[in-house]
Amino acid sequence: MSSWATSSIETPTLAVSTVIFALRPNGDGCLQLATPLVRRIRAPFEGQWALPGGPLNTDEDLATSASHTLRDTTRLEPRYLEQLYAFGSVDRAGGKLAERVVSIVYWALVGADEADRAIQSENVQWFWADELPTLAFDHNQIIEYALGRLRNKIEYSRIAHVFLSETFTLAQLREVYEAVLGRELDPGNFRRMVESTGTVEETGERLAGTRHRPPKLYRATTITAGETK
Amino acid sequence: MSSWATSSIETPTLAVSTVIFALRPNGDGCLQLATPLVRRIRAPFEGQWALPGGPLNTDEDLATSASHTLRDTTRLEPRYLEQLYAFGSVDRAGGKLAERVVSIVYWALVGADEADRAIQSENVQWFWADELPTLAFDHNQIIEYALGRLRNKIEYSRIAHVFLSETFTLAQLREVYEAVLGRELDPGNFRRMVESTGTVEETGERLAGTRHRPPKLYRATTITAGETK
DNA sequence: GCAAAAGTGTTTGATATACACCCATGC
DNA sequence: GCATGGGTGTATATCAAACACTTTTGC
Repeated sequence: MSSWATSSIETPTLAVSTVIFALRPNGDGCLQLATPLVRRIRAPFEGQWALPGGPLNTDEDLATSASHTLRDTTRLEPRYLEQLYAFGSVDRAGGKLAERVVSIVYWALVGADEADRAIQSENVQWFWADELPTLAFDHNQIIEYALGRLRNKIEYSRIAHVFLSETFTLAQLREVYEAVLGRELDPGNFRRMVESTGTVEETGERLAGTRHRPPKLYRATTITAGETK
Repeated sequence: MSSWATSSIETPTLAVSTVIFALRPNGDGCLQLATPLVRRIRAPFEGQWALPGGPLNTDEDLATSASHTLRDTTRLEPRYLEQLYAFGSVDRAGGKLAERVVSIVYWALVGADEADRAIQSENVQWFWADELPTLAFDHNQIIEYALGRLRNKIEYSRIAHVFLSETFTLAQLREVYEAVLGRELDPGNFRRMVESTGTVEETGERLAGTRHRPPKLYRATTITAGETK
């Protein structure tokens, strides 16, 4: 029988970490997926980069904790936040001597425009998501897993626009898809795909100042109940 | 800054629960999804039915704990086991006085043939997954969520055959799909679908004893690396 | 022969892709 | 005018669903 016993003694420590993604312009002027990491200031893995996170407070919901982590690390608000997975192997904390930690990991998206406002410091820096150094704990695998989830989810949900500001052109939206998926998309087919899903609507305005035909501006349609996923 | 501090005091209790699914013949002779629940023998929710589970031992991996829960509850081995979600709302344990519990929930599938061997008792019973009473905590929502995951996953993965014994006919496999999805499938199209995915292979034998043309027996093909999902 | 399910073939419609082409603006 | 991306149209391939039809067994 399951015992379900005797108060909270001897249960592993519970932490919440967050994989944060933003799109930032790289050297070529293209957008590229970036993620902020923090440098560990204590053992184990002292000095190495790791996911932002911390222990779960007793009075905080899981998502709230992830959200606070995000704000504490980057001063940004998440535009999208979703639970990724709970990682809890006995040996993931490194040495056998180390305390057992179970991490519930969230992943978050922040706007490209806001990401510039994010703080950077000696101990907080942005890395390109596909060019990471060796990180503390199992954090390399966790970010890989989060990347997979993002790439999968962008194909069937309406999360892409959270990288953009309130109004955007279809070319900008396409650039987001291309940066996340890592391949080029046909502009014509992309337009049809987006229009058929009904996730965007025209604002009636156009973007001026380009050196070609001015593109229409769109906004995301408001989500109809039960369609967060 | 994230503090990541000071040992394991004041972190919520961590529990692992498991949603167990099996297919069992109902009154009409059709297969139907069933799940075993345990009766709570202490407050909160004393006397109500709940998911099997228990606190996480310090020396146990998460999936191992789920597996042990399953064996302790039903004496069955899981044919399939996957993490579902971590539930951790501050108020999910009922009263404000209750201790904070974060549950990492797994879902598991067991074979239809084995499910009969599962124990039942005063405090452990099987319920039809779509006719549950009001359960303890947020366990009704959790099972709903697990059902959605199962129904979604059966469409794009090869988990269906775990409900069956080693060899099976395509009609039996189709019956599994129909029971899980809750709708009838075209036998011809189903055959083509299964054959095109390459998840089954012929054994060369046929099932005798039916009162019609004897159907071929199949077995599941062995999984090629990296395709658990 | 007849019933019943196994198994095959064909048609149709929806959807994704490739790609040709026209449109509207800045220069 | 011309370059450049915005935006539209169209042909093709792929795949899922519907359904007619043939096959093989028990009775």
